[in-house]
Formats: sequence, C-alpha cells, structure tokens
Amino acid sequence: MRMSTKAQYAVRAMVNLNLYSEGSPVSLRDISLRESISLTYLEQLFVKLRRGQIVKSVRGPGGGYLLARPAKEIQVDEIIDSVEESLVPVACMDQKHGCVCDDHCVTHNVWHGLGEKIRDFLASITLEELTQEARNKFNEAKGKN
Amino acid sequence: MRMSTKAQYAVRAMVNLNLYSEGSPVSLRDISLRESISLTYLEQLFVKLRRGQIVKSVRGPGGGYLLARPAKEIQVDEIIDSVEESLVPVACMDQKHGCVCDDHCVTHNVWHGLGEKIRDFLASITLEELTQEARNKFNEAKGKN
DNA sequence: AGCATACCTGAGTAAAACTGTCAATTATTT
DNA sequence: AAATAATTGACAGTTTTACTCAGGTATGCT
Repeated sequence: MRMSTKAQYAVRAMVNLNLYSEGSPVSLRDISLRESISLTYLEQLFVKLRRGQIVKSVRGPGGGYLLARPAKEIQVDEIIDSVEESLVPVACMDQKHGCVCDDHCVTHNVWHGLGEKIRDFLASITLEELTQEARNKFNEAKGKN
Repeated sequence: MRMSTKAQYAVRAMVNLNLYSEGSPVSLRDISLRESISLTYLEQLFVKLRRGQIVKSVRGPGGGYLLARPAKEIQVDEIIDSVEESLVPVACMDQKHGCVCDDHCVTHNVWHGLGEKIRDFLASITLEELTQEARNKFNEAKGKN
C-alpha cells in the first residue's frame, strides 16, 4: 500500500513552489535543483497539475508556474488527484459505473471505509499548512547554527 | 495507492475460512473453489498466514487450516501484515533504522499521519465482524428468493 | 504397506506499472 | 533574432505483481 513517488514528488514540488514564489512565477529548473527531481519528470507532473487547476503557467523568460488559487484553498488530495494517483484502495471500486461486486465481495465495506479515511485525511491538509510547517522547520534548522 | 490483490485475497480467504469452519479444518481446495482463487496461490498465502500465527495447519486427509485464535482476536491489519503487504505509505519510513529524511522532507508528517490512519482503521475491524457481515449478506440474498 | 489427501517449498515467468529519459516544438520576452 | 522556458509525445529500463509449475513431505485410511 504505497503512495507512488509521483504523488510524493508532486506534493513536495508544490510545497517548494509556494515556498519560493512571492507572487512571481517559479521555473521548474529552480524546483528541480532545490528538490533534486529531474526537470523532465517535473514537466510531466506540472502538465497534469495545470490541467487539474492547481497551477497556472507563464511562458517565456522570467516565466514559470504560479498557484492557480490561494494555498489555503489547495488540499493535498487535490494535488494527488491531479497527477492521477488513485486514492481508492481497490480497483473494482474505482470505476464510474460502480463496483460489480457480487456475493463474493464480503470485504467491500472494509475497502470502502478505508478509502474514505484516506480521502478525509488528505483533504484535511492544505498547501498553506504544509508550507508553514516547512518554514518552521527551516527556521529551526537555522537557529541551531 | 492500491491495496495489493494479495492482501485482498488474504482477507477474503480468511473470511471464507471462518465462515465454513465449525471447529474442523477447511481445505484450501474448498476455499479455492468457493472464492475462485488459484489453489497454488492460496498455498503461498497460507504459508505466510501460518507464520504470522493467524492460522494453524492440519496435514493429511481431512486436514486443512484452522484459526490460530478466536476470530474476535484477529484484526484485519494483522492479516495484511502476515502476507507482507506494508501499511506504510512511503518507502523511506518503512525501515527499522528510521527515516533518513533531511530538510527536503517537508512532507514527512503527511505520510506519517496517513500511515497511522490506515493502521488504526484496519486494526479496528476484526475477522469476527467481517464474518458476521458476510452471514447477514448471505441471509438477505436468501430472503429475496 | 500403499495410496490418496492436503500441506509445503522454491524457482520461474509474463504482464503491468513505475520512473523516468529523449527529442522536438511552441510561446514569450528582451 | 536570440534566449528562455513551458509543452508534448514517444519510448525504454527496471521493478513489482500475480501468478504457475514442479516437485516434496506429512498424515490418515483401507
């Protein structure tokens, strides 16, 4: 039961973007350098984040990406949805025409309940909170030196 | 973020075992037929379930598997642990010598918290409860005919 | 004893998913 | 025009998953 690194990268990249953006676009090259994620892989992720209305792009020199809305309104589950990592723990429940479980599916409720817990938890955390945590961590580390 | 079919099969097989065992051993062949899971695959799973103290085996004709303890004392997370499906959502936190996250790991708390939610939920469900649910489902279906 | 049953074990394998890279293009600013 | 940076699609190596196969071992029954 692993969260794909794709989803992990996406969340990290979004925190980093918000951390270093102060109204102006942040280039993927910068995020790539700071987070040690391959530039070309980041490009793939941000295409999806843009389609998911999490970020918007600014082309040309000085360009990069901006948040599409305030960090307070971006939830972690939305970031993960955007990069197409499913939060539903079993495949049969992940279709729009519903689960075709017959009598064999005595475990349906377990996975359904689990999926809800996962969703609720990740929806309860905003990008704003994560960024603030990151700032605190950074200041603590600074204080030690 | 998918629960492996291995873990899904293990839970289903355990419910089925408990459903049809009344003190006497249940053969994997029977479970295989009822749940449409390959016999040889079930054998692999039950080796692990035995090592995890979830079931015990009885060899020879009329043999099969029995619960190692009362169904009330078997939690779903234990079944999943036994077949070696990790409930920790990120790899770096899944080692005994702890996570070597440095400053980059601003998302540590998210995944740690998520792992706890998953564990708590699955630990809150016992095999007894699942089996009772299955009995109810079966009786409802019967009532309709 | 001999046979059937059923657990036990390890090796192997095809397909899918994951984790990226590469090459080329388009849009914008200076 | 030249430089910057996003955008896109194809593709490839590696790992994991989900099994199968080919045996072996223990036990009970006739």
